[in-house]
Amino acid sequence: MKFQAIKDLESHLATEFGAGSLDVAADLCPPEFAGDITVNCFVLAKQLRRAPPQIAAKAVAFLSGHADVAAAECLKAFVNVTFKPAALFRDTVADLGALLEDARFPAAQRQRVLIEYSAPNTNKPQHLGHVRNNTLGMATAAVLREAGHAVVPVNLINDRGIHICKSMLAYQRWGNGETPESVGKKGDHFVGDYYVKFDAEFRKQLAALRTAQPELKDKADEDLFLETEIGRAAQDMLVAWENHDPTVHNLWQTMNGWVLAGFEQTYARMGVRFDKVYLESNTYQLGKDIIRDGLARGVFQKRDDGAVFIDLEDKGLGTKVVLRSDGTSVYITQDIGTTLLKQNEHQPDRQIWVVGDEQKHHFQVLFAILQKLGYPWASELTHMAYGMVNLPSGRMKSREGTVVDADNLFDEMRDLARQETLTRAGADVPADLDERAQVIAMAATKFMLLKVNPRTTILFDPQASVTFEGDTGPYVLYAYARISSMLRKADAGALAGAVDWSVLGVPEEKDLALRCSQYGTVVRKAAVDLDTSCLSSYLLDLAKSFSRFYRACSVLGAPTPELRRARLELSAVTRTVLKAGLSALTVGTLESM
RNA sequence: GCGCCCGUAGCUCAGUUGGAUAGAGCGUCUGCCUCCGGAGCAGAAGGCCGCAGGUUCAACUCCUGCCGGGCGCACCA
Repeated sequence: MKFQAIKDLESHLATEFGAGSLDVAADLCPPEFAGDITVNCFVLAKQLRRAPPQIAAKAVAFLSGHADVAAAECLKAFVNVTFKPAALFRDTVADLGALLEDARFPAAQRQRVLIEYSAPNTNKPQHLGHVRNNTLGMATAAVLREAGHAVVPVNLINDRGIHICKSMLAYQRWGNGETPESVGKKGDHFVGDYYVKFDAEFRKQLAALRTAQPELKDKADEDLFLETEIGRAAQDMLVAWENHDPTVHNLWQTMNGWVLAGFEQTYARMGVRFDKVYLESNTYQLGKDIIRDGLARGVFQKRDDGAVFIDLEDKGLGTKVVLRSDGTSVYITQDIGTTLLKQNEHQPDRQIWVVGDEQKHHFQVLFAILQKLGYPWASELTHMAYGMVNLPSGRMKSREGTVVDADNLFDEMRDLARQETLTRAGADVPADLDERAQVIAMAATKFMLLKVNPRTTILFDPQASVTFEGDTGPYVLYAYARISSMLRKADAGALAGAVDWSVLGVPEEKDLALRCSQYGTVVRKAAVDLDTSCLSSYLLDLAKSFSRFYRACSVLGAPTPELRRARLELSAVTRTVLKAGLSALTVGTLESM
């Protein structure tokens, strides 16, 4: 939101210095200086090609005479502006519709954005790493939507391959016909147990093999996979699957069904939803025809052994095989195909993949290939890379059982939230206790992941991380619930009639209004940077501003009806902004907590 | 070997088109409930911003080198 006085300053300076259009940024004034906002003339100096003090002098002179300005003073090349209260509130919170609309890009800049995230394997349950992906993906999608884009969230489920066959084979051998229902276990966990069983047996056979043949000692585990009986059997099963063996396909359908039903529950809890879910079993053959076409056009080359590759030396990416010598497709071939499929089905202006940063190189290669193939949209593809989640003990490893399971984490957070709620509730236990606990738990979990920059490697300390105080989701929820509580207590007509903003003006009121007015700028920045952390920090700051205001200014007990009216309105605007911002992070709110 | 990312308070993290005296939370210490919800508020202590150069009126931010950590560089996905 831009202040009228700043808009006027823009045109004044543009005229004075003979510049074209000018963009004057007004930042919040740091607390140690007197002023509401500050204009940095160093930045303007570059736009206007004039000395900063010269610009500052002109700006101070102009602003001092402006009807909205109470005081303007210059320190170094910073012009600190204090507004008359009526103007400050008029240009910040008086027009709630404009405030919210400010988050949206102008119509001409709005795009259709396809975003793929989650992309789980159907051989084991999801852990904290997946939770970070899901959370980032859904929040990024929601932020883009809040910024005015049309968003198509999609999932690509990796439901075939050797890792799927591992759990299938283990189930075939040791399953005894049990089902998730018969043992009362969530489907993805049920299947995951067999994946672990397979691995245990493989390790056993591997050890036996190395004992029997000491010369294999230095070979990597992967290289000996087919040397073990169980590894061989899994590979045979994969071949059988690819040959549409009915028994294998039946088992595969059944077990994938169990896993996907389990994922559904986890997704539902997080609020994850997709417009379209792709299955790799349907897409893994895609891309081959594109390769053949590209081969004919000279984009790709064929080696003596029959393998097809592309030379990306000019982009510093080496060479990449895109079809094996036996003619089958590799991972990147599928990605070429699915990218084209998504492009054709949804016609997005832009595609985004939310995938861990260990695959950065893969996406550089993928995008380079698509560019060489000449697709005009190939320049509008983005890999939104994020860092991993580590534990104090190091990396999470499924094999070593050091993963933080998603469902368990959610359960623990919910139980803690319930306990906290009960402690605070005292005698009267809320009827919707479980629902509250669930919302608080998800707010805490998501905020924990969203408040840090996506590229950062997160350290998750189970002991320290499970908290609802300080910079947390529940803190923001608490501010929201307090405002809701006030609004409930106010009588029905409390928010009716015109607001006289000129009665406000203490620092806490001004700070809160100024903070609210930054909502749009922050959302647009988050959308441009594909970084939700600035929005998370903003909401924490906004909640903090409200808490200070709430402490310093009595709302319902304000000395005059006009003051009470204005403070209630300011609180209501804050509540709406909190709600909008939390919703843009896919975090739910509570009216009471 | 080459490439990318990271190194900021005891801990976890902000600070990214270079701008005022580098911030927040946790933890530690001190205050605040005759007052709208204490999941709160106010305050204190705590920093050679990995190290060394360079560019600039101005560097946590840009450039070079070094040290330390992570991740990549498959006819795996």
